[in-house]
Amino acid sequence: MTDDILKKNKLSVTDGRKKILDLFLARDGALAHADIERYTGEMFDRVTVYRTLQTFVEKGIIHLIPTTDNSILYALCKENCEEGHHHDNHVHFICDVCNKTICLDDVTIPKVKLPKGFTPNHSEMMVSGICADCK
Amino acid sequence: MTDDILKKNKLSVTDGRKKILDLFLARDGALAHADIERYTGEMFDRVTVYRTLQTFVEKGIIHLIPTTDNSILYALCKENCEEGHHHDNHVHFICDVCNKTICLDDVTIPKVKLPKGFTPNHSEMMVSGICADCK
DNA sequence: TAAAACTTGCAACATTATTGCAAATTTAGT
DNA sequence: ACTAAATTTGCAATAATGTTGCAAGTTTTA
Ligand SMILES: [Mn+2]
Ligand SMILES: [Mn+2]
Ligand SMILES: [Zn+2]
Ligand SMILES: [Zn+2]
Repeated sequence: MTDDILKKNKLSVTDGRKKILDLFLARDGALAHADIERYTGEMFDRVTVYRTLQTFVEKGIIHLIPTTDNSILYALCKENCEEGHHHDNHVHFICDVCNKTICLDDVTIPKVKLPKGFTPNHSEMMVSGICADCK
Repeated sequence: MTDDILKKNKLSVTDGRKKILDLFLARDGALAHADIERYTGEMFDRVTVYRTLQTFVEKGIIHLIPTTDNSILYALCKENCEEGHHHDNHVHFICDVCNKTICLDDVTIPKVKLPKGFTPNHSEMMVSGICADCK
């Protein structure tokens, strides 16, 4: 499974990449760099984790999720993102109770009417509140 | 002007707070911590800038703007935000050309229909593209 | 199987942010 | 205006987070 994804993206199949990709496949929510370090323990160097995440983002395997608290989160791309070009335009939900961040893949970010002169290119939207598990 | 704002918020009127508040009043766009350090030069300690920004956010004088690149931006609250409770629910625009971030105070963040079980509390929305000045 | 290509870990460094505490400043009370 | 109390500031130390070059190790290609 993980091997296929890596091969499909023309990446060498290494222990680090397999393990980190596994983590994403096993989770429904998003992961922070710190989460990955926690789960992989002493298995890999910090730098390897940084570089692996960066590679995955570039390849369109995972996408970045902006947060209100200046931390970076990553989640699997379920849409067909490609090298250097992401298509994720769904809303992200942050639960105030369990603190999980979830991709709402079926909730598309609505278009807004901008003031005269502004041309939109890309949008991000985050909604916080109480998730289905915590309600 | 700045003195009034500070007094209204029950804050001591100090050089640092006046200077930093001035910066925000003179700008239409948002400011990063680094911008403030640049403009104030050697005038104040880094720590003072951090604490001042934090205080302003708590008092509802400025609000945080989330970004896609893991940097923190701040902008003046134009709506009537209060201590510990912000009301800013406008869209933020990031220009891909001049790199300025602007509060679109008149563009309200639209409501989205969430999946069953999700209760919304707060929303954030960022749109990037080309701003009116750069078009 | 060997060479080429790529990935990893290490060490060093850079940047950004937080905390405790004493000195300085501002505010409040007389 | 003067003083005491309250608040804010700067400094130093520490922590957290992220980046880079390079040699050694691993994976891929042929
Ligand atoms: Mn997502
Ligand atoms: Mn704003
Ligand atoms: Zn939850
Ligand atoms: Zn612009």
